[in-house]
Amino acid sequence: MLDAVSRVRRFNRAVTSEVGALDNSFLGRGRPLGAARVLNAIGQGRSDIAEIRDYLGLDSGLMSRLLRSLEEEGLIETMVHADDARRRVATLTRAGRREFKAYEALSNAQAEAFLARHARPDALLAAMDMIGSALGVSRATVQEMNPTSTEARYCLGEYYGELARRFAQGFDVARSRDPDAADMRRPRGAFLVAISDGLPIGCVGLKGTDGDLAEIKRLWVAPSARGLGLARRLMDAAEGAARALGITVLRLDTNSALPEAGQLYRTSGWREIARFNDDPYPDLFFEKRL
Amino acid sequence: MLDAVSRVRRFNRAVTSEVGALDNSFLGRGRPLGAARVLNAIGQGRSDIAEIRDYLGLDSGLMSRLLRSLEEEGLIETMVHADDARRRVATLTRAGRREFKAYEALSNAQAEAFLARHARPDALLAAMDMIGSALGVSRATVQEMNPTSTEARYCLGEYYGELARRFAQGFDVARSRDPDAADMRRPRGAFLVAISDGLPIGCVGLKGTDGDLAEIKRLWVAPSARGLGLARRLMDAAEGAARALGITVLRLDTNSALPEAGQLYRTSGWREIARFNDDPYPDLFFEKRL
DNA sequence: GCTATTATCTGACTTAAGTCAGATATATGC
DNA sequence: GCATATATCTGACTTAAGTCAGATAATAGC
Repeated sequence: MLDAVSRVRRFNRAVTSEVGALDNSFLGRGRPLGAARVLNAIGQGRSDIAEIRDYLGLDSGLMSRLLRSLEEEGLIETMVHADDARRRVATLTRAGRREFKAYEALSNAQAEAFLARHARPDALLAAMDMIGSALGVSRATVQEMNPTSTEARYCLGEYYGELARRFAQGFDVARSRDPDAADMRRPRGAFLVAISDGLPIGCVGLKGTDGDLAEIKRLWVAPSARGLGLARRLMDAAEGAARALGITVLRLDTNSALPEAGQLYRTSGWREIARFNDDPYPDLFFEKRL
Repeated sequence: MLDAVSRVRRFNRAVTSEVGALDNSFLGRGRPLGAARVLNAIGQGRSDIAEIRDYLGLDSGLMSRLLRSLEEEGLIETMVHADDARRRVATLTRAGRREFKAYEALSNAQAEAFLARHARPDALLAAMDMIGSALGVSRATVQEMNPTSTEARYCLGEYYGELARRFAQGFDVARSRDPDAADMRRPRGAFLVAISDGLPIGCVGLKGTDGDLAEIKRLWVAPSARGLGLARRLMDAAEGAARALGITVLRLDTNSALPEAGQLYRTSGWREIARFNDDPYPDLFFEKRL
């Protein structure tokens, strides 16, 4: 009753009875679940029929009929794939986009009602993030994004907030050598964000120079996603991006108040070097040759 | 993308894709979901057909057919209700109990596999408890239990552990006036445990004396369930039990290192009184006349 | 005792979901 | 060019789930 297995099963019971109600956004618009799921998959940007079929785990016959019913409703259009005439791609019509938005609104309303129903939404959300990350890191994608995008700015804001909490003397971005966004964009550099089920949960910046040297900056992983190997994945992705840009030497600075970071660098081929800048915050400096 | 609603929706996506796999313990034994759910409801101790029908939200015709199919399989027996000959009650046969256990084993195995699949099981479990409580407190039941039961001992263990962490000088049960279990059992007293989806999440003891005076002891609420009004529900239940036992005066001692407890007592009709024992841990004393 | 209500059961439906065996057209490897 | 593989579609099924209108028997209110 009190062991880990019972606790998981209790979570299941609690969640299925609520999430059942939470996740019935596919209902309520007079359309069978299957058709609604296909419509939403297309609305989320999936267009390749075979990919949707695979994603939703549908039989090809069933899929075909669901597509016909959505076409008859005037919500989607299908056409042959540009590269392979056996395949088909589907897109939403204007009416389809309207219907997809209605489903989105329904989902949002249900999520809002759920939060309103429960006390302590902050603590609840933190726990939900934690679980979302634990279940989602394996599905998380690391993608290159503009350092000025909403997602990137969200990550950076969280990163600065955390430094302010962890450094004894606080942290003020203005006093640090804040990299120019242009240096973390192609062709000079890159900015990578880890996205799990739509939520940014980590980032890393590659700040290029004029030469074949670049600096790793702003490595951050959301508290809810720590210990799951995401930092290493981000660093690997950053190295890959550096190689693609023809960079041969990587450098980074960090602080001994962030021991988990130092540990990561030491175990992934970085070696400590002498101070190479006069930024007041870092006290540890690393280099890696690619 | 980063607001509360998105976070809830992300949780949903993460959980439904995993819990879908987590919660398919009703499958895999060659029996349709409906029949498996009815069998499990009976296995969990529900016997009244109308109650099961209500619990599972089934049509009476459908329910009737599901019962017939389980009877034909030899897993259940039905008979008329002792008090009302229109109603029927169902019980598992020997084969039914075996089949129910097989479902339980499947559920346990899936929960175990789930934990094994994920890093940081401790943090994950803590978050799951938190969500389980947030979703489950409203469904939690407060029931009288033997203070030596597994559930009660679990609560008390957690309670002592917490005192040890929160008191500057630590906490040693042996030095405190540990109530005799017999004083917290009928007819002298009572011990109440709050159970949410099978997990004990709070407790309170009513320690009786020979007279019409009793003491409230061991009020504890699991960290994952705090801030949801459970302590007040436990106290109300304890008062109810005291009244039922003919008790007219309640007392309790607490410590100013537990400010949330003092706050609760002050706002629910208790008044501070002078020290009434020489226990080394408490420094605040309250009384309430019923 | 009579009427209305309730719990269960049965038969006759509908709908959604899914399976399976081809048919058709296209792509790939040699 | 030809055999093989692949993507989609169609028709003919099955199964599960659920709905609805009575039938039957028992209970409750008066």
